[in-house]
Amino acid sequence: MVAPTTDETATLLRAVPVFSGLTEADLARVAEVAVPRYFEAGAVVFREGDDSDTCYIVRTGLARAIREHSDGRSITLSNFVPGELFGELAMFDNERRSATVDMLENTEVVAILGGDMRRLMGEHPEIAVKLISALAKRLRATNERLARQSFQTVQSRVAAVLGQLVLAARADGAGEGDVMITSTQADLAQLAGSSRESASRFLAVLERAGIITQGRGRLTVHDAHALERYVY
Amino acid sequence: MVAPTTDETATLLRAVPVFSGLTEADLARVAEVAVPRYFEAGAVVFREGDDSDTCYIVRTGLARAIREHSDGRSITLSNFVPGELFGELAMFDNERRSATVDMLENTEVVAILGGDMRRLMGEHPEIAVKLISALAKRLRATNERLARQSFQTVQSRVAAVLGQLVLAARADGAGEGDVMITSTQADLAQLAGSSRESASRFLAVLERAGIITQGRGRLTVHDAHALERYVY
DNA sequence: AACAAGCAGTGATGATCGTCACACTTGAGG
DNA sequence: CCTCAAGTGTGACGATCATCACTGCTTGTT
Repeated sequence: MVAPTTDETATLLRAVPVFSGLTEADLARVAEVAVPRYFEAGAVVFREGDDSDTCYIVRTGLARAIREHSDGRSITLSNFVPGELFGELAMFDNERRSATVDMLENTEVVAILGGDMRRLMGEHPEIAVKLISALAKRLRATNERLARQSFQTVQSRVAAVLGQLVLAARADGAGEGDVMITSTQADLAQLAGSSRESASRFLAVLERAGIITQGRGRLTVHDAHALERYVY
Repeated sequence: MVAPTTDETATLLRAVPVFSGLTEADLARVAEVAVPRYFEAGAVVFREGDDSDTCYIVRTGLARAIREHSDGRSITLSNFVPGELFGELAMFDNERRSATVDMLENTEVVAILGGDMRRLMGEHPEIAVKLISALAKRLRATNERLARQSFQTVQSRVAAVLGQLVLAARADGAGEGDVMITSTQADLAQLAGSSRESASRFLAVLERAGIITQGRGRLTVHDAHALERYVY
């Protein structure tokens, strides 16, 4: 891994929806205030309750936002793949960090200070509009999640999570056939808001039904369509 | 109830955070595209899955966003009091309505068409910034809610809901002493994501502890601080 | 090769909570 | 004033799930 040049950063930024409306020159200006940073797998970017307002864009790797409970349990709020932005909430409402973000893989990001971002938004209203779209999408997803957590059983939630992961993998270039997902059972359980054991039991059911094959730290979905039968 | 004049509408809009940065003249222009509408208690403004993109501002009364499950259960995502904006998500991501909004009381709103709102945002970037703040706040609240739904017991969630309602009432002018909340047990249960019966049982505990007094369709909180002891 | 650490499978158990059922109360409308 | 719908209180029951407590299986490290 090598620190990117400003040019490389600009190229990355072009792929980020929030900045997609900018001209080359404007993009270059954004790149100037964007600081490349690197985190090892497992590293914590910020913690719930911290008082910072930097936002981050994933370059490579995988980041994750979690909420932890005092008894040690935790749930995953969302994962962030390359091109996605996180940590922007604290920039607009002056509150502390509402979640902890850590890295699931070795991850390169670029960081943009809150002040810089706010200035950019003032100069380029189209950034604000894009940001609204991004927030609207997140809010929808979270409402969806909340409804699931309230109405559906663990089985159904695990199946739904698998379905989402398949969609994400497909959007990311995976083909129509089998889709490999690199998550442990514990990761899946956290996404589904359940315990590792419960998830494990249901995954065994799916495996016996021939819908998935499990491996250590990974899992292959053979029949994504069949998953829907378990979502109700 | 009388249809408001454009002038009255402008006065209302001034109190809405999203429009608070505008000049009198700009506010008047917004008021021109804002259509006053009236809904009876129980009326539905739009339903999950609808394909509309109008947004609404509450003038008087109380609106509520809910998600319904096929088996008849439902949860309340949020309530909207006078001055608050709802229905704006569909304006930015071209998706269908993600929730149903109905009226808990006879409610007056002003409606702004999606196209008008987008145009206004283009002309007045400060609206976009305010909107981002509003969305950020909602997203935070929803994440909070999701964490509660995952980690906490019904007791704890009901207590938390009561706490929130007390805060809202205080912010709305209620004094330091007893706070009256006009919700049925069923309403509270929905906010807490639980069944009416479970909520009822725990409210009885709170009543025996002297922390609240219940009445039909209303409830008085005597000791808001004591509620915290039940949130863990 | 031995070992530790992380991941996965699974039984037993008990707590929580939704559901059903029904009685009781209250208040608004005819 | 009577009715009826809406709101509330409570018991019984069962399903779901988290938790605990293991065992066994990989993988990579010393």
